[in-house]
Amino acid sequence: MKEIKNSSGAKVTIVEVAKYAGVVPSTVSHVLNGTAQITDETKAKVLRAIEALHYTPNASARNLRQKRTRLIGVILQDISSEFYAKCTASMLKEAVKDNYALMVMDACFDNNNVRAQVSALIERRVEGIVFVGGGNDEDILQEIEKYNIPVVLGDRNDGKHPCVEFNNEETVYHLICALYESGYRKFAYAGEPLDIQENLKYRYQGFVKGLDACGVPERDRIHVMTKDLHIDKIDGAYAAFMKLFTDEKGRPVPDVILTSNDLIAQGFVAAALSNGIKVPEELGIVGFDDISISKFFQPPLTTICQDKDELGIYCYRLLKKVIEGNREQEHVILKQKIQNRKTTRIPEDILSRYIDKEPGQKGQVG
Amino acid sequence: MKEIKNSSGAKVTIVEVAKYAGVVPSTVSHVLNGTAQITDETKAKVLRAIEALHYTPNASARNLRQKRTRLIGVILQDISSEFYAKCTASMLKEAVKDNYALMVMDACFDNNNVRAQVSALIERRVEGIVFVGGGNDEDILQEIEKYNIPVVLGDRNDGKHPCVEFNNEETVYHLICALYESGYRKFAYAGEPLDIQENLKYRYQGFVKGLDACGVPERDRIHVMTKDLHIDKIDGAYAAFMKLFTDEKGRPVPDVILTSNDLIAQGFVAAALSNGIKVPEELGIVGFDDISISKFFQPPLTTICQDKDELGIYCYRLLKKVIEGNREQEHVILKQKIQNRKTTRIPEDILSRYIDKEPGQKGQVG
DNA sequence: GTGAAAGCGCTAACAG
DNA sequence: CTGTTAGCGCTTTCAC
Repeated sequence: MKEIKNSSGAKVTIVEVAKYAGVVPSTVSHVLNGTAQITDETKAKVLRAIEALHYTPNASARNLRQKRTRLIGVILQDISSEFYAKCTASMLKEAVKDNYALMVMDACFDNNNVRAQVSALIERRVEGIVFVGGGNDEDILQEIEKYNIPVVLGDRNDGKHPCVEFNNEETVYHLICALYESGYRKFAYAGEPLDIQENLKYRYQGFVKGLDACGVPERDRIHVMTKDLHIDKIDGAYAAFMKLFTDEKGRPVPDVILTSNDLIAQGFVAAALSNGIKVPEELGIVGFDDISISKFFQPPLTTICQDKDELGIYCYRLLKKVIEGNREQEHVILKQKIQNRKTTRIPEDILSRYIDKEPGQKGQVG
Repeated sequence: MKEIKNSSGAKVTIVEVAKYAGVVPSTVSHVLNGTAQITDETKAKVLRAIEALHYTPNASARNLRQKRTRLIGVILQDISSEFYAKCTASMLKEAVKDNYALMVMDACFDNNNVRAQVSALIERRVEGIVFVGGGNDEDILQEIEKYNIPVVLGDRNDGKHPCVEFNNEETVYHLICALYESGYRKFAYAGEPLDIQENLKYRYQGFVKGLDACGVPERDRIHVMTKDLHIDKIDGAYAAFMKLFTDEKGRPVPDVILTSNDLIAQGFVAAALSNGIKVPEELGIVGFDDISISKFFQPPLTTICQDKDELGIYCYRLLKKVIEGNREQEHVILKQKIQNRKTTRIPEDILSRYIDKEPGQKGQVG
């Protein structure tokens, strides 16, 4: 850092403040930290000196001495997507209340980045790390164990760390049942490769479990997991749709497609419509996330809503709890909600049979 | 921070590493920093010790000593919106290449937050601060001057700091001309209050300048700047549309509405369509930003495209340059591009007369 | 209530 | 090429 100086060019540390105020450095420290009772008079002198000299404490020095940084690391997969962005926003808002700062890092779905980012965070002595999304990184998480740094997992669950997750499997299971009962018979699942995100596995499990429960034969199950749907989601989906889901006549093969992401769903819808396939009459499409434009999309997108703010808030609070010594394993489950809109035809009464009517309900499992 | 210890419970500093390796601390420091020539043999010993003890250097101690933090502060207005999120993503990606870390703060369009965030950044001795968006904060920027901390402004220009901005006024001016020539006669501008963001002023200036140039009379100019369009943009816009822009019969008053944001535009489009107003036949609507779903919106949204990645990259690079000593005032202008889609009717040949055909061209002004 | 002094972990001179 | 030493700015005993 450029050395911080006051207008007259002298560097200003706690020592100069003390001199200026006619006290000793530790007194300044005490008024700064409220760590001893100081006369109002002395306090005033010190405050005046701080003001006059534009003194700002040096966090590095303080951290070094106190062995605390009030820094929390956040590693997420793609900050440019609304899901992570909103989650980040709410963590930032929450952390500032406790005077914690966040160091946010974007892994871009690449665990090599994560490795480097974790090192950087440890060097800076973060007091804890939140991972939002991701997967396939047992080695990294294990490495962090060695440093005794608290970890919280968001939107995933490895069975080993405190975490905040959504009830993916259950929701998708219910959705499949509702779709089946609404008359859908041929089901497709479309998304990124499952190993990119831990939660994708649970969603897919719900998909399969639902189909099994409804007795859907293997020949009426399609699943597409491809990197094409990972990068450039909406464009990639638009481009890939016809090849993946229509027959030689350009007619849709499945009755309904479940996607792992609203953008993919929207790409599919746009591609279907522009190829003369009617949505939802000829093909149902379901998104995931319920990002803010999905309800204004034409037709409004049927999708699974996850509360991104809540995710962020709970991740932060849980980590804070762990940092502050509550080391018991904790597990927060946030409920998703099916937004039954116009890219599918599911009668409300059928849906309501499967869906818990309370939105945003939380479960706590010790 | 929790003190970092190795598995056997001893804290591990450079001193333990040195002992373990049978060298002296400064040697370890040298191999760590490449600041002296060390025998391969010694180096190997040190590296082995580091590995064995899980040593991670303490950034606070290093920062304190070196008077450098390799930390850059970023203050932006709303990280949950795609514009800022993408910009942040590209800054993060760029900074990591130079081994800088970013401390990102979300001001939520509130300068009181900015004040607190600036203090926090200064305490942590960031080497520079990027402000993306915002305005009305001369006092804050001036305060930062006192601390001698480099500042770069993104998507705005106060005439005093190095900055990266878009050619807002010019683009909007050209757009108005093209709209007029395409037959539009009654113009509306809709957005947040101008003082929330510096760039809004330039856009509005372009709006007025264009109308003046085309000889549009005052009675055919509508402008709505309201906080209603600021919070909950898309929902707020949807809710407010009929009241703001239609007459007692529910018919649109303006021929075309320019908005300050794609979400507002999409809210308007959705509201218009659901009230039986045809877009673009009866009403043209133009967005701003060209967020990723806008081209898949129905009808695809005519909007002004700003390259958010470039904004982030240039902000970071410019700040880096200033940090590294190049203190000359620099000013990067990024060109916007009009995406002529289906919520307006502008013949391509008319548009092309006004628009520089090279997209993403950069201007550098000394 | 206030002051003196030690030391957090590291780096940078400088001497050897 | 390696070792000794001082000190970055702050907090925190511990005396007074």
